[in-house]
Amino acid sequence: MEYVNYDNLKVTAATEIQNNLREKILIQPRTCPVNVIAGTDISFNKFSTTVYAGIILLRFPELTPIGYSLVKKEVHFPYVPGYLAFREVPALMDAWEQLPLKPDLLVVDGHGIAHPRRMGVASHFGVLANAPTIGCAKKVLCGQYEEPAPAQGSHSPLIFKNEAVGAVLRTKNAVKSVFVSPGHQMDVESALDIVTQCIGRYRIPEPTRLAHHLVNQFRLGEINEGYKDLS
DNA sequence: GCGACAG
DNA sequence: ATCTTGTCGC
Repeated sequence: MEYVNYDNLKVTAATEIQNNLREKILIQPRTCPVNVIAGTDISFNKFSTTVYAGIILLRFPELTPIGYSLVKKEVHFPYVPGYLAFREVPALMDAWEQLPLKPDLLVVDGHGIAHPRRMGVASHFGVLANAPTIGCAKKVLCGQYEEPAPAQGSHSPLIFKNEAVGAVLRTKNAVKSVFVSPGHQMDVESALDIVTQCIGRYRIPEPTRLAHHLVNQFRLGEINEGYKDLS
């Protein structure tokens, strides 16, 4: 597929890209060891076309930060449910290319295959970066599920069109669940296992939570663009 | 037509 | 997503 800039795409063209990229998604048990895991997120000011993207690297399973990559970019593709990748992936790819070392796996904010066309932002990024990814979202996009039991660690399958596309996970006692789904080079069971191991003290698993904090600091001018080594 | 709708 | 105010609980 030839290079296309997402900024001037119409939704119908974006759908076509998703339908093409979908064939490249690999759903399989994760086999490679995970020593370094990453969290990704985007921050922006309402009504602004500037997005602040970040990828934070954490040692696994300790979850201690070892570095981060920050990039600022202009985006013009609007937010349309089901097309989040067209706003986030370009900036994330820049942040990815800036990393001096690549993580073994990334936890992306948003869904993976738990998507109307099985091409959520985590799958989209995973295919383009050719890296294992997991989608971790705070809200459902599509599919049916039973609410997991109130106890931390409880989970239930997320079903879409008669297929288990992800899992609903209770990360802490009596808090709202999060939605986990494979992005690329991953399956539901592996994704659930990894995210469960990423639970720290808060509702949002550490990779995503720290990435969110990072890009927010970046947007507010508290830290600068570029790669920073923390090890 | 109606309801749902990641960030 | 971001912004804001208020409340609950350790």
